[in-house]
Amino acid sequence: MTEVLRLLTRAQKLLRAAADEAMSRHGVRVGQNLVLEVLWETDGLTPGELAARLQVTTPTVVNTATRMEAAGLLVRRRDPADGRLVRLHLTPKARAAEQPIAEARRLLAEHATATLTDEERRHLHSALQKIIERMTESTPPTGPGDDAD
Amino acid sequence: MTEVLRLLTRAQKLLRAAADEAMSRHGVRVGQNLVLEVLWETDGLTPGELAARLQVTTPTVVNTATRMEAAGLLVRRRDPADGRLVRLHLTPKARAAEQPIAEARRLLAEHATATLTDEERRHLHSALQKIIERMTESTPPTGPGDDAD
DNA sequence: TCCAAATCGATAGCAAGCTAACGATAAGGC
DNA sequence: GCCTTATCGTTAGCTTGCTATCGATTTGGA
Repeated sequence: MTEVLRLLTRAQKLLRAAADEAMSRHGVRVGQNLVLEVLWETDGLTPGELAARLQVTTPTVVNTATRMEAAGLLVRRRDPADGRLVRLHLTPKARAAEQPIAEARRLLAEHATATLTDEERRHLHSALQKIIERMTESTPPTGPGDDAD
Repeated sequence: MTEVLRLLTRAQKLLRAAADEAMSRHGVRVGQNLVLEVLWETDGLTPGELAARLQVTTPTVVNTATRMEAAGLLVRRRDPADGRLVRLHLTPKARAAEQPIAEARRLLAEHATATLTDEERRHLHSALQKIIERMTESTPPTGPGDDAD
């Protein structure tokens, strides 16, 4: 029963490592790739907006943005209308990386699921969605022995 | 096509967060739980052996072991026969946590997959195994545009 | 109008993963 | 029998997550 959790962890770890290696070949780390994906579509978002879309906390985005700024992938601009806001804008360098990185991601996904039939892919997709729905919509059980030491 | 990867990442993240919360209630963090699982079965392993079983690097185990030592969950003992080796031994405190933590893990797995039928669970299991096999036994594609900046 | 409350990004510090480099100990070859 | 080499664990430093807290700015109420 708990075996499925282990497999899920292992698969995700292998995929993340492969993605990081592939992205690194284009000068982008795996976490930064997620930020890029959103900003390619909608440039000039704030860290908070980005965090909400990525389902990650704001500090995570702030730190990633700092590294990406150092790498020349984006710039921070203060919002002229609201001084609390910071807007993240991609540089030409980041835009140039869009096609190759998107392609790398597509190739990885294809490779990882190459031994699955279309039906197996659909089954996997729906099973994962059910788990996600379950975990987001109901609180996991507490269990009887709550001894926090 | 790349959607499956996103779902897999999201599901794993939700499960890991839920596991961390559940384990923390018993004074153990999610990473430490993995070390415990192995040592409950086979006490006195070296960091290297443990890393191999967990499919993690040795420094990861060393750092986790240091935190667990500080938390009073294990002790380091130099191997008398080979001075290079360090053996990790669980404390009574760690042994006392075995039942409740194993139960918490079982409950979490049950909860997460509660909305799946047995057949869906089998499908999920085999699909994940196929992906893992694929990722471990063949090198992912490089892609045409290898511009490392 | 001015001050309290809310909002937002940044910082500090932790967990858990990684690679690279270092130091100590064992083992083997000459 | 010594000295090179291999094998360990550890440390340093990175990425990517998290929570908690701080500082600055805006907003709203009195």
